[in-house]
Amino acid sequence: MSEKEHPTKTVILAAAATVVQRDGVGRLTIDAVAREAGLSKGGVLYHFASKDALIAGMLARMMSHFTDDMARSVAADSASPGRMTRAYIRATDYPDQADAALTTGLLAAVVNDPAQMGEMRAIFATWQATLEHDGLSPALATVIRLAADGLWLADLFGLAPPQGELRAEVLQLLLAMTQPTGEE
Amino acid sequence: MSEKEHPTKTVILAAAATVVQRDGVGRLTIDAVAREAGLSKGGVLYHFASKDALIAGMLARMMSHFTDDMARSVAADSASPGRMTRAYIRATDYPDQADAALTTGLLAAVVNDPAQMGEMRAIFATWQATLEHDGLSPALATVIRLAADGLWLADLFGLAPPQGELRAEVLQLLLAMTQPTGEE
DNA sequence: ATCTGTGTACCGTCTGGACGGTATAGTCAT
DNA sequence: ATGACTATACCGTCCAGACGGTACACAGAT
Repeated sequence: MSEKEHPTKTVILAAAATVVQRDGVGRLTIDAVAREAGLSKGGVLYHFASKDALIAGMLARMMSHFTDDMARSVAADSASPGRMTRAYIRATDYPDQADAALTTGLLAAVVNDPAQMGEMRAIFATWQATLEHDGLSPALATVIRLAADGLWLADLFGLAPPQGELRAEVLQLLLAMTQPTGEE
Repeated sequence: MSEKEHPTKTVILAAAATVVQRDGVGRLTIDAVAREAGLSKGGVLYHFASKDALIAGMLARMMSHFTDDMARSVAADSASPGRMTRAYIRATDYPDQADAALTTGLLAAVVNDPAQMGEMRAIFATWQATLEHDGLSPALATVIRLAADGLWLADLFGLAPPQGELRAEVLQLLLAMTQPTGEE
């Protein structure tokens, strides 16, 4: 999946994420990304022919990170029912802002290139379908999925994200909910 | 709370929500809002001195709608433990796009005026604190809150939002989780 | 009744700046 | 001599906000 990308492209993508995180999506301009990456505007456009292409790159990067995380978590979890659901919980958990920057691609797409949302929606639909057939009841799996998404949202926007002790308890509870014997 | 606002202001705010919903946040311009509201640009600026003021208005409107919903739900629920949590679940549930338009204020703020996010964060922190003292364990209350937020997010962006039967089951499960005897 | 003034609610135009994108000439390492 | 850029200049478009003006309702004075 992670086919050794051109190193400069990686730098540019990281710079774009930083700009969004620090200055807001509204300030995501090619100029700003170029400054942040230490390149000229022409340099950025050399690697990404347009702003939309840049956003597509951000989205692709975000997706591959997420699926890598999923794959790693799935591999480390042998119990069959709820395996995918647990992996989903772990993959969406980005307590530190640095990693959260990766998810800024979604925001950028929503604002600058809504057309790319179609792809995103399709991917979410796939995950949803996967979790519905993970050995748990579809409703329970969906509740867990939505809670994981909610945590991710809270982190991204800083909307009262649970931290420290409470966060640990929340994650633990979510994981416990994937066990057939629902005990706390 | 709802101090009879100037009717034209209401029209403008509704128009702004429509524009965001239909064309995307990136297309939220004073011109577009003016056209949608059947006014001139100057007319819009007469009522909202700046774009930021417009967004503040959208945010205020969204907040008052939400708190009204909360209050109504709380009043109709006599059982004391989990009362707030249940009200929160019901208040965030906007299956139809029309009402979802109200929440576009948040998006607009994120993109155009991140400074206004501070207020938003404070409000979320208050809700979070309220739910933590609703008679449920803080972790459980938080999980439910996050799931409700996640559902709202899924609706807003169209990210595999559960619908029909599954949605009803999800909502029922969330409400059931607020009952002391955790049975399904 | 009429004149004069005042406040409200707009309309239409304009300006200045930001931004995406293009073009071009040149640099430097391999 | 090709790839990976830098630097500068420029074009067209979009947009926020400022501004001058218009229409109308109402008030008080005469």
